[in-house]
Amino acid sequence: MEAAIETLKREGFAGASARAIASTAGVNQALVFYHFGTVNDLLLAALDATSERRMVRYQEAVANAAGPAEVIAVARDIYREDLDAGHLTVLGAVIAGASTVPELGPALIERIRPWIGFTAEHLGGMLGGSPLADLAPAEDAAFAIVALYLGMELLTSLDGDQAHAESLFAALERLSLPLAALLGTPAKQEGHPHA
Amino acid sequence: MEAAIETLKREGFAGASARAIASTAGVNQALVFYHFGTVNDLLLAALDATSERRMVRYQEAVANAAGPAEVIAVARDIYREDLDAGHLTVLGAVIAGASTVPELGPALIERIRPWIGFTAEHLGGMLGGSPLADLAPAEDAAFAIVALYLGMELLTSLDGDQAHAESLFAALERLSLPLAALLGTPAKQEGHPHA
DNA sequence: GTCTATACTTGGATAGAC
DNA sequence: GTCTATCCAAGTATAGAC
Repeated sequence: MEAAIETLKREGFAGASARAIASTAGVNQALVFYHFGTVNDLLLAALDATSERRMVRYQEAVANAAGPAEVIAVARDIYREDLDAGHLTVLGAVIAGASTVPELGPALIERIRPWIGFTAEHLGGMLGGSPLADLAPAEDAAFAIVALYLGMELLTSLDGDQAHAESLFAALERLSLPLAALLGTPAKQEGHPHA
Repeated sequence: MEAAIETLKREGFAGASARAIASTAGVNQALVFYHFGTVNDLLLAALDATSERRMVRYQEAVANAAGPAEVIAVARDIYREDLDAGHLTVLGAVIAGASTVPELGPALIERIRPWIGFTAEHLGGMLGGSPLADLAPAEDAAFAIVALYLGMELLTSLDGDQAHAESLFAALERLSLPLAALLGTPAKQEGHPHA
């Protein structure tokens, strides 16, 4: 599984053949099928492994962040970490691969769902009773954020250029202060307590 | 090229082989190589064709929209149109494919750049002298929007489920009113005219 | 320009020895 | 569990007839 991650990062989905992965691992190609049945299953197992590691990391990082400014800083740091660790690369590669191997689709949405859930949960906590909560449900915002992360990773992987992403995070940091003000003040709540 | 678009929409990148495309077109497989040299070049040509059509459509649609609310409505309508026309599908498929065929990467960024430029241009017009313009440059926002579109398309294509995207657009429409207020009122400009 | 035929390559997958 | 050997399918690409 480590070799699969390594190969996905280095060669992308197309390069992640049973032969290539086995060669990275220094073992024989047939072992892939002995242990995992198919290459796709190995790829999904590898994705699960890195996802789990990253989820733990995300949770501890977000737990220590209070308010939009810190959360955005955490998001940026973690995005960088993800790129280094190759987690986003692996995810992007497999999602990209899913467009070429449709069987992967359903397996992948199951693996992305927790990330949307995780994001929605923390957004929900932040938006709390703020006026934004009614306008923009946490689930929608979470979907958008996950889609944004994914789109950024794919665009960034096309050129090697990370300037766009960094510049975007810088802009978000600048936005975090007025945003904090907006969230901090529950603002003219007209007090209509709907369920 | 029509057959290539059709095949990409129906079968994804993996299914878009010279054989499959030729079969869709009702011609012989060898013609792909006679006319386009390689399959990738055909795919890029097809992408160019649909991109050009869509760009014309985007421009005329956005030209008639004034203010955030209308622009968001236009964005939603056009997103739906794109899904129908398959333009986003084709783009998503080829981008996904690029992760498996690295030679496509540079060719693709050249083809995406105009879309970021187009988006930035119109955002620039809208943000104008608003207080947001300093905090969030149009280029960053444009990059984010394009990434978001792409990510949405890829996530949506994993399941067949468009509910997320529709729900997100609905939320954005609700947000467009306060946003319009924010943009309309140049707001407490402390009047520090920096270059 | 379009076809048939075919060479070549790569990768998934299995059988069977060890 | 790991290896060698091998089969088979699918795809790119080219040669050459028409």
